[in-house]
Amino acid sequence: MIPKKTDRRIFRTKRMIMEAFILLMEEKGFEAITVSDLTEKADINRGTFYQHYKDKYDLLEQGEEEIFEGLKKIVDTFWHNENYDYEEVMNVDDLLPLSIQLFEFIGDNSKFIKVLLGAKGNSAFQNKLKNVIMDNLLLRFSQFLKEDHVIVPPDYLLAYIGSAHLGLIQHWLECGMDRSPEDIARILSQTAIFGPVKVSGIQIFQG
Amino acid sequence: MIPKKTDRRIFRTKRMIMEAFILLMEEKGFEAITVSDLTEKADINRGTFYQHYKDKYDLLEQGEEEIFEGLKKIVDTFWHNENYDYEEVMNVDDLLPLSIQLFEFIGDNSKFIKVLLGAKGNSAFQNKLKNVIMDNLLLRFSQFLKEDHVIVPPDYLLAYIGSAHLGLIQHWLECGMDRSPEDIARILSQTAIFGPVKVSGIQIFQG
DNA sequence: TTAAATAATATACACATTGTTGATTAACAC
DNA sequence: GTGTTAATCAACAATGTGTATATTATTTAA
Repeated sequence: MIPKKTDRRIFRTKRMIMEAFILLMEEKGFEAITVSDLTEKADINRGTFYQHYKDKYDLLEQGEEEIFEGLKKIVDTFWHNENYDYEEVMNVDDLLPLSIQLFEFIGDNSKFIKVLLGAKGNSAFQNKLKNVIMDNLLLRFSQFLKEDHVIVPPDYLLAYIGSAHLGLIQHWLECGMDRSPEDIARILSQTAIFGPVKVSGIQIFQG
Repeated sequence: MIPKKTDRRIFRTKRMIMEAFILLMEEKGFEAITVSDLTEKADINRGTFYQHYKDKYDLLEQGEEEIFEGLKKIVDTFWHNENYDYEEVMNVDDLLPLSIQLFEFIGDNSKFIKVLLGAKGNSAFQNKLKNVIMDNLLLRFSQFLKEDHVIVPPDYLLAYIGSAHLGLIQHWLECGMDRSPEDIARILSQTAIFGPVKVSGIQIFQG
């Protein structure tokens, strides 16, 4: 996907711009960042920025693209290697390896993803990520929906789960990744299966 | 909270600015909006804008404040009028009236909230709203947590539920509020109690 | 109805940032 | 080593910002 950039100067420049971008995102958030801010902090000429990016939005998009391509690659590889014959039922634990791989990738790119998902982040990125999650859930689970057992509308359920997953990732990054990818994956599957109330240990009358 | 603004001109100006703001949020998102855009679309002099707002961020904050004050008022009033003696257990359905009232308020202010929660929205607002939800959940449910029954870390569970609620509101607004506040409240409580998997009707092996 | 108060306007200002250009210098790949 | 090209520097018009002042129009309250 990334054409061979033989020239080291380009790597160096782009890396320095990205580092400045992450620092400035933490400081003031995307909106407040100016190209002058970026080139000043990256210690490069302002004109150089425009040789690589159309504007700051282009910079953001190129960074996002790398993340989504990385996620897609993991998902595709996983399902390509899976030969399960899912019919009427499936075992949720079979998906744990995929979840773990995805959280490892997120951890590897945590600096960039964290600022985009943070309070001063970019809601377009959050939306895209949520949509990616929802698309994958829909693709893998829609076949198991038994219409006569559905209690809540599927689109609302999808929005519920997708947002919950996104929120968990946000919290994990916000906490400095204080748990292992395995723990996070387990939390998600347990909550999905047993439900928020039960996993909380709360005793509640069900009306 | 809002001091008496006797002069009709101020009301008129502020209303026109807010209408322009909502339109421009849909068009280009908060970041791309300029004060010149706002005053042009609102058909007022640019200098007039600065008599009411420090800058576009101030405009956003004043709008947000009204929303959060409205939500807080509903919550406070509800608990002030409640005399339940919650001890070891509680009935989730008792909270439905509160949820319904909150969704009605959100519906009444849907134009403004929708653009802030949308794809071109403001992630700071989304974060604030999520935190309000989480604070209220924590305040009302932490007493029912039985430590030895907790399966997932409370902070992660809170992030999970808070994000899920936010996501459901986003989806509801995105769908043009195609369901009643009662429906939305019921979806939330059902999913919390039975869990995403069970309410979906999906048949799954629990590993 | 009128007079005082004040909101809104028109206009101008210095300043910052943008995106582009052309000429020059420096680093790179082969 | 040499040709290629990335990075620098300086200058440019264009756009938006935030402020100030004088003037006009609207509103409130007497």
